[in-house]
Parts: sequence; C-alpha cells; structure tokens
Amino acid sequence: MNTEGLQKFRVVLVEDHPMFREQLAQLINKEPGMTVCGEADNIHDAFQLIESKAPDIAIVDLILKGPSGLELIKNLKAKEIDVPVLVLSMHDEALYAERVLKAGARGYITKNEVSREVMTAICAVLRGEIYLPGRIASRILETVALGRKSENGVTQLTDRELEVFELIGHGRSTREISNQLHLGLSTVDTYRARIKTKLHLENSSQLCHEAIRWVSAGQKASV
Amino acid sequence: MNTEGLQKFRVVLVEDHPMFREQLAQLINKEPGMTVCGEADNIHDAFQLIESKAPDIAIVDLILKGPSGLELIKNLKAKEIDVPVLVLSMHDEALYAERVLKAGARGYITKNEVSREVMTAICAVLRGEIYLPGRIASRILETVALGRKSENGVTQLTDRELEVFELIGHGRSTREISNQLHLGLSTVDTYRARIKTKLHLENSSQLCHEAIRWVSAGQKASV
DNA sequence: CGAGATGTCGCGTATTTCGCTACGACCGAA
DNA sequence: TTCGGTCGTAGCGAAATACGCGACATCTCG
Repeated sequence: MNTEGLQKFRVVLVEDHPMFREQLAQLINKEPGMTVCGEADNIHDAFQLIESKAPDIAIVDLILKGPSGLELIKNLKAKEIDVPVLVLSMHDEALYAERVLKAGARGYITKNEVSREVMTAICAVLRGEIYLPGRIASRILETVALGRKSENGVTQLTDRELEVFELIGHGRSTREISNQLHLGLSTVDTYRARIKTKLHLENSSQLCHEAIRWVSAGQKASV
Repeated sequence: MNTEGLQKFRVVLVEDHPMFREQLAQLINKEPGMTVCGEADNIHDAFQLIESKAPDIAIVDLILKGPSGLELIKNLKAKEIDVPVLVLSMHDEALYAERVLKAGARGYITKNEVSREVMTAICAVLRGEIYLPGRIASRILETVALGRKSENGVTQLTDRELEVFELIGHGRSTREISNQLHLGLSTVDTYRARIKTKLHLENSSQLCHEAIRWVSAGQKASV
C-alpha cells in the first residue's frame, strides 16, 4: 500500500473481543498507510464513533455482545452514512456472507484467516472492491448464476417453506411437522430440500442450526 | 517479571486461530523474561512439540480443530509429561474451568480478557500458582459449598459427551464430528444416545435444539 | 397464452438414527 | 480384593430419515 506522505487511511474497529481487537489494531497501525482512529465493542458506541470520525473503513465483528454487527450495517445504511464495512465473522458460511453483503457490507472474512489475508481484504475494500474469500464467493455465485433474484435470505422462502422452517426451529422432526401440517412426509421433505437450496445449507444439521437461530432471534434477521 | 540475564521462560502456544496466536506470540515475546519456543494448532503437533521442547509453560486453547485441548492435557498427564498448562477458552463458564483443572491444568482464562490479564495469569502459573479469574473461582466454590447440585443437566455430561454436544450445537453432523474427533461413527452415535438419555431428549431434533441453545447461551455468557 | 413459481406427492438409494450389546480401564465402596 | 458403576470406545441390524430425482396441478403475471 502506498503511503503517499501524510494521508493515512483511517480505520474504525468494532469488535468485542479485547485481545482480538488489540491484535487488529497493531496489525493496522503497523501498516504505513493506515491508522486506527477508533475502537468500539458494541454497536451503539460504534455508530457514534463512525458518525463522528467518518473513517475510510470500518472493520466490524458480526457477533457482538448486544445486537449483531448486521444491525450496525443496516443502521448506517438507513442513516445514509456511507462508510465501507468489512465484516469479520466466526462463521465460514455463505449464508452469513450473503446477508451482510445484502445489508451493505463491502467484504466478509472469517477470523480463521492469517493477518496477511485480513490485510488483503482491507486493501481491497479501501480500493473500492468487494472482497470475499474464493470459496464463499463461488458458493454464492453458484446460486446467483442459476438465475435467482435475491431477497434477504429467509424472506425468499414461500409461506409453506417458512412455516416448515419455523417448526424445524422449534425442534420438530419431519414426521411431527407432517402430522401437524397434515402433509405427506415427502412434502415436508421437499420443503426441507428447497429451504436448504435457498439458504445455501449443506445438510440437515445446518438446516436445523439455522432454523433454531432464526426462531430464537425472534424472527428478526439479526443473524 | 525479572529478566535476570539469560534465563528466559520458554512458552509453547497451542491455538488454532492464526491471528490470535500471532497476537499471543507478540505479547509474550515483547515481555523481557519470556520467549515463545513453539506453536501448534492441533493437539498432535502440540504433544510432540511439548515433549521435545519441554517448555516452562504451555498455553492451550480449549477448542481446536481436532480433539479439544482437554484431550491434550489428559494425554500429557497420562504420559507423565509434567508441564504447567494454562487454558485459554472462549467459555466464561465455571463448568469448563472445573473440568480442565480436574484434568490437570494450572490455570483457566477466557479470551475476553485484556492482554494484561493474560500476562498476569501466565506469571501466576509460572510461579507455581493456580490461576483463575475471581468470578469463576467464586462460582466454583459456590457449587462446592452448596454440596454439588446438578443445576444444569449439562453438568452431568462427561468430557467427551460435552465435546460432542458442543459440536452438535455448532451444526456439525455425526460424520463430521467423528472425523474431527478421530472417533468411530458409532462411538459418536453412542455419545449422542447417552446425551439424549441424560438430558431426557427424545430424538435428534431435540438434541440438536438443546445443543444449539446451550452453545449460543455460552457465547452470550462471555461478558 | 405461456413461463415460472408454488404446493403437493412418490420413489429408490444412500445415510443416519436408534436400541442393544460389548469390553477394557478405572474408581470407589464394601 | 472383589463388586458394581461409570467412561471411552465400538459394532450390528432394523427402522427411519435424508437426498436427488421426477411429477403434476394451480396460480400468477407479463
């Protein structure tokens, strides 16, 4: 990265893990062309920080103590505060990446990357690009290429599918659902399959996982 | 810490999160009296490393890619390799602290501490003390004082069962778990069955449900 | 009208679950 | 020391489920 004299890129960190935040800060401050201009560990502080400092980029952890980073991104967008956001997540799943991108983030990386990768992502986003690790990008592009108009994850489920999804989230088995909804077993099975496709889930464990998170998140898309 | 000339304490790091490991390494190497003499990201490498280097202390993450750090501690004890272990965990739960201490660890801290706290813990363990953050220590003592009541249900799970339970909570399938833990498929299956019995669960949907609730509750407890 | 989305279902095979059995190691009580 | 219990590990067979396919009738909207 070109240091070009005095103009340093200013970075805000939003991460509730103190040690991880320190590490990120060091990593960034070590870089000649960048400097950390603020840190926060919850979306409230983060919002004010970003509003007042107007940084060149915000690096946001998806899972914070209170509302998730996704909320922060949405809030920023709602208030038309236009700062590029790079999301740092623990989840290596396309579903999350897709959600944050739709919410307006400009990049998504997981915490399992080495620092070099993180720096690559930061630079890409600063350059105005959208950054995604290849494996996740391809998983998303796959369904996009299949000609799907994209809605926000769960919202693209049909009524029936959503109904089934929620029952799964309540711990019901396929059989129980078919009884409760007076459907054939195979019908419920079909819905499960379609939900998995739409949400980029690979097997029934993940389906179960997502459904439960969705339900316990109180039907709000707070990841 | 007293640098006393040439004698530096030698530290081995076992942590599968690359960035976190880097951060720890820096933290330790920055300290005059300490040096990192080896790093590993799985218990297999870790074991060999500790055996060959015989460090003054090992800092071990509880959750690794394969078998958990708890296994490592048990293995070391079984082979009578006597190195003090400080466990670094994501869980702020007395339950885990209790288990690792029983397995032979000399300290337990969570990743939510700031570096200063981590350094304090390292020094305490090097001095031969057992280190626990106050809030966890008191919680353990509390249950001991109240004469061992099985509050949680989850407390009755054995180490292995708990490990499997958590992986289920992370959306892993039985097959994935058996690979990750290097166990037979049927073994994981047995654990699932035993967990279901102990927790009064009827089928795998409910098992999945409970596991996920447990895991996400554990992450929230990291205040 | 026609294409696509939706609700419904079946089938055959692959995979998983479930209940049962087993066995050595260890541990504590008798 | 022996006995009973728990723990970690694992296999087996039957039943259930998941999964990938296809099917067909509505319905909707351009």
